[in-house]
Amino acid sequence: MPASPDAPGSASLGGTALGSTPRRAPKTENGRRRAGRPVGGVLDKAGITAGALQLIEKKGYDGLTMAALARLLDVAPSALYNHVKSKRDVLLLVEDHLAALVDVSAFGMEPWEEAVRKWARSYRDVFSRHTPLIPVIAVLPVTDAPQTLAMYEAVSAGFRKAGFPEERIVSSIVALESFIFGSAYDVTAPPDIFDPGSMAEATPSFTAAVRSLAEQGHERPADVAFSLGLEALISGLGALRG
Amino acid sequence: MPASPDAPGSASLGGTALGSTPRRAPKTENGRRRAGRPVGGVLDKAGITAGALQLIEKKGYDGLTMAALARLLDVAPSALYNHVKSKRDVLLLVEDHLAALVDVSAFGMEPWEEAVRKWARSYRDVFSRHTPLIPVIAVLPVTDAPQTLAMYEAVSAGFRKAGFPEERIVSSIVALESFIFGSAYDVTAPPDIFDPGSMAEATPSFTAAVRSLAEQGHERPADVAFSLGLEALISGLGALRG
DNA sequence: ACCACTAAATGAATGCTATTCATTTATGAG
DNA sequence: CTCATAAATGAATAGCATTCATTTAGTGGT
Repeated sequence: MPASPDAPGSASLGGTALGSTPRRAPKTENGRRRAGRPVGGVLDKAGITAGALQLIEKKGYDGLTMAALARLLDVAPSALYNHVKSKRDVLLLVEDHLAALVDVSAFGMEPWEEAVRKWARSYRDVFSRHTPLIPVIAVLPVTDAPQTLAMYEAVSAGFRKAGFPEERIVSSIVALESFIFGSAYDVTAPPDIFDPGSMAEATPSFTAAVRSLAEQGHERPADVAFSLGLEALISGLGALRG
Repeated sequence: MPASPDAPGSASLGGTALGSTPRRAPKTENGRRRAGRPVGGVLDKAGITAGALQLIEKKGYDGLTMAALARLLDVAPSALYNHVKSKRDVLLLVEDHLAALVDVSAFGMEPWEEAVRKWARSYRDVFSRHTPLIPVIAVLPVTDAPQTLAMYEAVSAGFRKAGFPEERIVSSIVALESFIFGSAYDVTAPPDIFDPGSMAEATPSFTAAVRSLAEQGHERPADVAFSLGLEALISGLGALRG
C-alpha cells in the first residue's frame, strides 16, 4: 500500500466526482464546534480536493493555503494533516482530479491523428489554468495518481492500436506531454512578452520577426505556436507506426 | 528605461561574467561592519547574481533565501532590497545569466537542422538543472532579460537565413521552446515515475508499454523521448521553409 | 452495559519566509 | 565646508506550513 495520498482502489476521487460537495461540519447547539471527533469525521480526501479546487477558482493558487483551506472547510488547519501528509499532497489530489477532465474519448473512435489532436488540446487547456501544478506533475510517480494513470492507459491503448511499436509508445507520449506542458505556460504569458523594448535596434532579426507575427493579428499567438508544434509532432511521430 | 532588474545597456551581467567575484565588504578595525554606507557599496547586481548561483549550486533552490543570500554576501537581508525589488528579481538575474550559457554558435555555421539540434540540447541541459526557473521564464518579458533577448536574436537570425517565412519564425521558436521546457522537467523525474505499482492489472496497455521501454535498458529514458520529439519537430517545422 | 481503543478534531507554539521602515553614515558634488 | 544621497543596518511584521500534546466521541469486544 503506497504511503501517499490515495489508496489505489479508493473512491476518494471517483471520476469527475467534483459534484460531491464537501460534507459540512455538524455544529453543536451553541454553534461552536467541539474539539475531538469520532470515526468518520468531517473531512475526507474528496472534500479536501473539492475545497482546494473551489479556493483555486476564487483566489488562485496564491490563495490556496492550508489555513484558507481549513477555514473554507470549517476546520482547524491542523485537522487537515490527519488526511494529507503535506500541502504537496493537496496539490496531488487536485492534479489527479484534473487528469480526469482530460478528454481521451477520441482514442478508439477516431483516427490516431485526430485523437491525438483532441487529447493534446484538452490536456493543454485544462492545465493552462493550473500551471502551478506542472512542476508537481513532472516528478509525480503515477502510482499516486489513479486518474492520471487511467489517462495514460487510454492514450497508450490508442497508440498501440494505431500501430506504434511497443517500445516507442511511452517515449512518444512523453514527448507530446513535454510539449503540452510547455505550451500550457505560453497561454498564461502576457501578450507583450516578446516586445524587445529599448533593445529593438540591437536585435533587428528578432524584432522584425515579432513585428511580423503581430501584424498577422492573431487572437491568441500561443495557439498558433501550439498548432504548429502539434502538427509537426503528429506527423513526425506518426511516421514511427508499423 | 525599464523599471526592472537591469538597465538595457548596463554591464551588470556582461556575457559569462560570473567570474567577477563579488566584492567583499571592507571591515572596520574591530571587525564589525558599520551601518550606513556611501555611494558604491558592497553590493551590485553582478555580485547578487553570482552569490545566488553559488547558493543554488551548494544548497539547491530551497536553499536560495534572501537571508541565506545576504549572509553569503556578508550583508543584512534588507540591504539586498536596495538593488533588487523582490526575490523574483533575483531569480530573473539568474535566469538571464543562464541564458548566456545556451549555445547558439551553430546558427550560421552549420545547416539549420544541426544548429537547432545543438541549440535545443544545450538549452534543455542548462535549464534541466534549474527547473524552478521555468515558471519564471515562461511569463518573463524579454525586455527585462538582455542575455535572453540576445539568444532569441541569434536563433531568429538562423531561422531567417534558413528560409523561414518572417511571420512563422517566432511561432516556430516558441513551439520548440515549449518542448524544451517540458523536456527539462523530464530529466529531473525519478526513474520509476511510470511504475504503475498496484494498478498494473488495471492498466495493461500502459504497463506493457512501460515494461517494453524498460527492457531496452536506456541509460536515461528522458533522452530517448527528447530525441524523438526533437527530430519530429525539426522535420515538421523544417517543412515551413520557403 | 460497560470499557478500552482509536480516528479525528482542537489550538497553541515553532521556525521559517519575504518584505518594510525608520535610522545611520560615508562619500562625492557644489 | 556643507549637504544631499546611495547604501547599509536591525528591528518589526505578517504569513506560511507544520508539529504536538490534548480532548472527544463513537465503535467493537466482553
